[in-house]
Amino acid sequence: MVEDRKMAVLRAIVEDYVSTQEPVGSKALVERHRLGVSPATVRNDMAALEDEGLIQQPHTSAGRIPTDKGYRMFVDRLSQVKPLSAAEKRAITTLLEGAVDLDDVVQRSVRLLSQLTRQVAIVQYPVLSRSTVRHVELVTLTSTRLLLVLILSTGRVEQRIVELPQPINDDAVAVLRSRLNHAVTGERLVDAAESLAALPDLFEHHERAPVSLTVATLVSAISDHRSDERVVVGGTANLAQFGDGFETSIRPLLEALEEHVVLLRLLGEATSPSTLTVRIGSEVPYEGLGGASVVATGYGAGDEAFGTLGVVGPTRMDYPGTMGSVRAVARYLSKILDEG
Amino acid sequence: MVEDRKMAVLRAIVEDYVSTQEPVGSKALVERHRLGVSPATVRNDMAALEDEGLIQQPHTSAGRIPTDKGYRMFVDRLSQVKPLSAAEKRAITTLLEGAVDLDDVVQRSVRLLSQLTRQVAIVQYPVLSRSTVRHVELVTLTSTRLLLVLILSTGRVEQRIVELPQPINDDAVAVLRSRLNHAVTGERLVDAAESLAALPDLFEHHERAPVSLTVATLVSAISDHRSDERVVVGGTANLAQFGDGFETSIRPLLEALEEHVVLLRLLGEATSPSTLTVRIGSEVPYEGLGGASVVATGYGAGDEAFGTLGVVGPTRMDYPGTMGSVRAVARYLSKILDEG
DNA sequence: CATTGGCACTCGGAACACGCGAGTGCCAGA
DNA sequence: TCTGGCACTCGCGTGTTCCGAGTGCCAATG
Repeated sequence: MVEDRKMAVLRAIVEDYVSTQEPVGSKALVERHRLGVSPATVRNDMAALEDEGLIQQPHTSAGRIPTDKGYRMFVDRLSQVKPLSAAEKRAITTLLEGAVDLDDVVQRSVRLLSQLTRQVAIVQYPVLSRSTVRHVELVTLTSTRLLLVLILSTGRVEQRIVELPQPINDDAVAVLRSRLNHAVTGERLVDAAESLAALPDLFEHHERAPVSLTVATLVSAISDHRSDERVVVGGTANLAQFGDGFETSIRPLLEALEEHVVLLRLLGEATSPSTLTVRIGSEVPYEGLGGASVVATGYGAGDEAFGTLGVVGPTRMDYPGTMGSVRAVARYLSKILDEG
Repeated sequence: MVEDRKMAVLRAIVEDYVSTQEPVGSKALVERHRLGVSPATVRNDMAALEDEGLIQQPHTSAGRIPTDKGYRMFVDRLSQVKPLSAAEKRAITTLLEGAVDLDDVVQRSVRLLSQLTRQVAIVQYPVLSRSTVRHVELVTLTSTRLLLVLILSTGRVEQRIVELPQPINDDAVAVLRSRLNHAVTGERLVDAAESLAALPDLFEHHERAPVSLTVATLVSAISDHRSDERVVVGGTANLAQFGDGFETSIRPLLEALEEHVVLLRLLGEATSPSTLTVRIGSEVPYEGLGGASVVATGYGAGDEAFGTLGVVGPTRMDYPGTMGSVRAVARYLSKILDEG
């Protein structure tokens, strides 16, 4: 089939261009790949591919390079996710298992992902809407100041100072502490706020002021936490791949990488762990990132996402390999978090 | 005095070169600065300055640029720290006062510093050896598992799980909690470990196992915390200033910026808040950062440093302005932390 | 009708030459 | 000690040439 050969040519062009970073011509193509046809034939196919908008020439009398649409075709139909080597898998497990706490896990994941892909890696902190409250602690600092500490099942800790309008004694604090814990311990964050709503009613009228205040603070800590969408970036030195001018492509990228809001948008809305999102060039939902692609996926237990992670790299990236690495890191990270 | 004029010429060269980023010649110099002498005279002075190794020509028939030694002279003797404008001061206070917790304070400081200096900013998290223990909390999770929460005066919280060899009842936990707090509340971290050493002796022999275990965990949490030298980096987009090739200067910089150990070395050992360290070009204690300078200072209460912060930029930076910004941010940060 | 070899054509980029001008060093004179 | 003058030096931008990779088209072929 002639259609089949055309696709083989496209695949060859993508692979060659990705590895050499130079426009690829018909002659070089038949030499490096065993296509079994002559350069002239390949030229005809290339002309057809160009008509379809899958490849283009940077200028006349140069070889062809894939367009975004060409990469899209390649990713969708011409390639498959490349599994990692045994050595890489071993590296992942040993590295991730050495982590001591949540921060460390995230940190190591970023480093790992950037090293595996040789690209800029982005990992979102686990979003904790699914996690549960492990404990609430109240500490009397002074008679009108309480320290509220919220401890979550994922191991994160949130703390707030509560300034009271009037002094409170230790017994009252003890009662409040116990009722707070009774209300929310074991609850999922999403439900905890509800459970707290009725709590002030359990108290005498004159005691309600400090109670309401504390409850309000706790609720705000919980909701802050739910929307705490921190991300960590690593491997920025790999931006070197964007060989062209600094101002034109690297500066906006560095700027974007410091804007966590932008990064979250890049990673996409809580992707399910089972799907791998690839956005190529102009498909990336952020102007100023022309020439960049994003490969992202979710991680988490089962079908529910804790968060997302991925990499940003030039459109001319090794998609099969990158996709393999992203998927692998997401899986191992899910496993670690599930156990932890 | 002819020496005075030579120094004036050096100052003028540094200032011009910093603002234009181009080698500065004798003619341009007398035009832009009112030196009151002719270009020829300036040329003689320049020749002398070059003999002394303070300036150099990139190539014959080009203007002069300062050497590292020249910048050093400029910083030490020809310039003074530039105070911030009222608007900048206002920006600092409003921005920093909006912070909600420690993470946020550090985050905002980095952003602030990079915006003020238009350079890469680095802020070390407060090192807590100076800080004191505000409270220790013990929470019974199960009869053989305790959650230990350590709350510090700087607002950081450390937590550990303690697995006990045998069950413990709530009364015993209460006693332990109270004794732990009695021993360490208000203590500085450096001293807390000592104070804990004698604690198991207060208990009956058969109770000592859980006590020792808890104490050991607490001590490890404290010492972990003391060595927790996290740093945060911001404003990497300002690397654009290093105009020359990516591979030659920006890549090693980006790599260094991800190596927190290197950064800590760059910032220098816990500088006192009252001194401002400037390392210029080859003085920077890290190879591969040729062409970079570091301006750093400590922050903290009184003379005792909580940590350090600073910026990294090209040797051709505006030293007076940068020094002013670094010093100002350090002061405001100290104030915020002192109050909090 | 798909494939192939041949051939003229295009054009980007490396190599080279050239001239301008900024900047210097030196020297003699004030 | 400072200044004006003057010859000299290069770096850099511009213009020109030339080479070769790569193309498109066409006629020939199985």
